[in-house]
Amino acid sequence: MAANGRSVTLSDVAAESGVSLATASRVLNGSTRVVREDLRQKVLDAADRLGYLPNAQAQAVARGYSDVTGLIVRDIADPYFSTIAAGVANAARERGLLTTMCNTAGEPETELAFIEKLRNQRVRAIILCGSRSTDEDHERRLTERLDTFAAGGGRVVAVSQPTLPHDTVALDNRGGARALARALYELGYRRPVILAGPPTLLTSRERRDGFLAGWKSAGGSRPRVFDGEFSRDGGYRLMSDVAKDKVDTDCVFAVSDVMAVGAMAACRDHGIVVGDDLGVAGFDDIVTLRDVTPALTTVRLPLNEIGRVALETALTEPAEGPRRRLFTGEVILRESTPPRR
Amino acid sequence: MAANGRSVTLSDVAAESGVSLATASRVLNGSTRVVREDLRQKVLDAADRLGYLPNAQAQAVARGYSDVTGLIVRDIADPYFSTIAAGVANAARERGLLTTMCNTAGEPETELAFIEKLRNQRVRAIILCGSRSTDEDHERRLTERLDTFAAGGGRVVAVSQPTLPHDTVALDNRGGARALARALYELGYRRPVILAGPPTLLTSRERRDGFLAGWKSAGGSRPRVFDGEFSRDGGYRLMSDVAKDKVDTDCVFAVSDVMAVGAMAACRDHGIVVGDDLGVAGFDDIVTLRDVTPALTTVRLPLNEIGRVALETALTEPAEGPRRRLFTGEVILRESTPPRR
DNA sequence: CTGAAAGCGCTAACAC
DNA sequence: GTGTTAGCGCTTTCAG
Repeated sequence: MAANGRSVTLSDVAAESGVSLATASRVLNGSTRVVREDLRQKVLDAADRLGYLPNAQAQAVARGYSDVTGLIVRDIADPYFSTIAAGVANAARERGLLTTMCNTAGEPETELAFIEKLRNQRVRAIILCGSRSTDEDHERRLTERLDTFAAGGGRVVAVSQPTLPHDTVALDNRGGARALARALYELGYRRPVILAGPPTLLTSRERRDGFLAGWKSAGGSRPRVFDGEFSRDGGYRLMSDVAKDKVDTDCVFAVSDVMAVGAMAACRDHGIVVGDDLGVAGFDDIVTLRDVTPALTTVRLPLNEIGRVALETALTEPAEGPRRRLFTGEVILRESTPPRR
Repeated sequence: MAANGRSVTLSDVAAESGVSLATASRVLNGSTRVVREDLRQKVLDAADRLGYLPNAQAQAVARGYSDVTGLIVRDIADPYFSTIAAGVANAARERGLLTTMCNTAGEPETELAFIEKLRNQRVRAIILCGSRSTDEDHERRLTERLDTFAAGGGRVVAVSQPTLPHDTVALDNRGGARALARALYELGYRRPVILAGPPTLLTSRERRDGFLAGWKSAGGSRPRVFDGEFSRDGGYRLMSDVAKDKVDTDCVFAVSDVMAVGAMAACRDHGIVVGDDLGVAGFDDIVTLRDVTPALTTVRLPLNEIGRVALETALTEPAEGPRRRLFTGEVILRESTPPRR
């Protein structure tokens, strides 16, 4: 059982079972070639006795491809990403792939560095999960690296906006926000305020713009928009500002559930009763946040499924041009936005 | 720029720059040997011109070790695990390591299979994150595989109970629960009920037992224990049972925040006002759950830090015997358990 | 069906 | 300093 440091190699198995390296390789690692039954057994026995375990790295070098796929996310601790990651990881496991997780912490440089690393590893595919930005320079450099990776035979799938020339699992942020706006209008709300993330973040922009468009089409007048951080604390701060400035509003749309929860906390701290005094809505329908009170109105995105589809897309044959798969959101009305009389 | 499929290799760079393979290797991949400046430049230029990127797999084969580490968790979508994972991933990145994420979905067989896969990959270390269980058979097989991995020079760190003969980042579940019990007693609660996970789950058991011990030492009479699933829905169902059975209680300790949130939802559905009618406490202090209302009393565990320390431990020189690092929890009293008059 | 041998891309002695 | 060469562990022609 490999008591010493050096681990058991294929030659060890070949020697032990008295066959050639080639034969041992054929029986142990699914080759199409058929090996006579008795030799086959011998090899299997020897492998078992010695505790042989193939060296995946060496196999990858020899074969020219690996069974690893890379997943790049901004923050795995954020439920949005961790839910998608779960979808990716489970789908990968079912297909016998390993998933390398890269946490960029939102730093563009780190993102680029990770792509490089994954390229080093010769991963089969890279799943890039996270909003595209309006930073043209970064997007260009990103595209460059991804292209090189793809040119080398790697597959790329983006989960976000279809701005990259690669397969994309796109989320209909705009449409979801538009529907939400109309639903709120129908409920009787008339003076909404939008709590958005930084304008450079495409996801936030799309949701904001979708809401504006929906609101307009419903007949409302243009809502005020507050820009801040795309996080719980960002939502808290923006809502505090709204409260302190005594902004005249009857409902708040935070562009993510996480921000919405921050906003609700700010409401509590300012004596505003969510539901009664003010409607609050979010986006994503994060599972862990379904139990906040009052229950949050939101737009549901099938995040787990999205992760799974991203991985599956990465594994299917590359198409002529980039593929686009669109996931639309479903408006979920809950107690945080009761009908307004 | 590697327009064709085959990617640029070190020999290509050597040829292009007119030096030997060895020299190219020396300048491109941090060797201690020094190369004359002009050659150095030539190689660097050629590498850049060709778009050379070292093949990490080949390097790993030649060097005998890789820059990858494996992280095994039960469910990356669970905030408990994703927070630890973030700590691991960030620490790994800072050290130039890649993290392979393995999601077991709670299946023991899958866990074993992943260890095998990570061994295949010759990862430097395996971080096993998740409660040990009382399933002796599984624990034995697990130990066996981990031992083999360690015997081959791999490092193992467990984040959980120190039941494995490897380095362990242990969490003081018992102590935290004990302190929580005493704190609740001090607040005036007298008839607690425990909502626990399956008895086979060590984490749940320790928290339950710790609470029982703390309660006893405080002078209370033995609380009733309800066993169920270690999840949000498990908490919901157990609390529903408690409500339906009209169990005589003034506070509930759910062995995790996630379960506690489920329990709070059940309370709402049964017209029980958390705080006023019933105290509720959890464990973990999950960040995303800090904004539930009423704010949840809990025991804070520095999950992100725990992940970071686990990775760092994996990277330090192996010690003579297994190391133990203990993280204690801090009782955080919030509105879900107001003082009982 | 089997085995010898030539790679895969890279590192590390070892000589010069 | 630099180059030659023998590996690392495995796959896959190519003869037989």
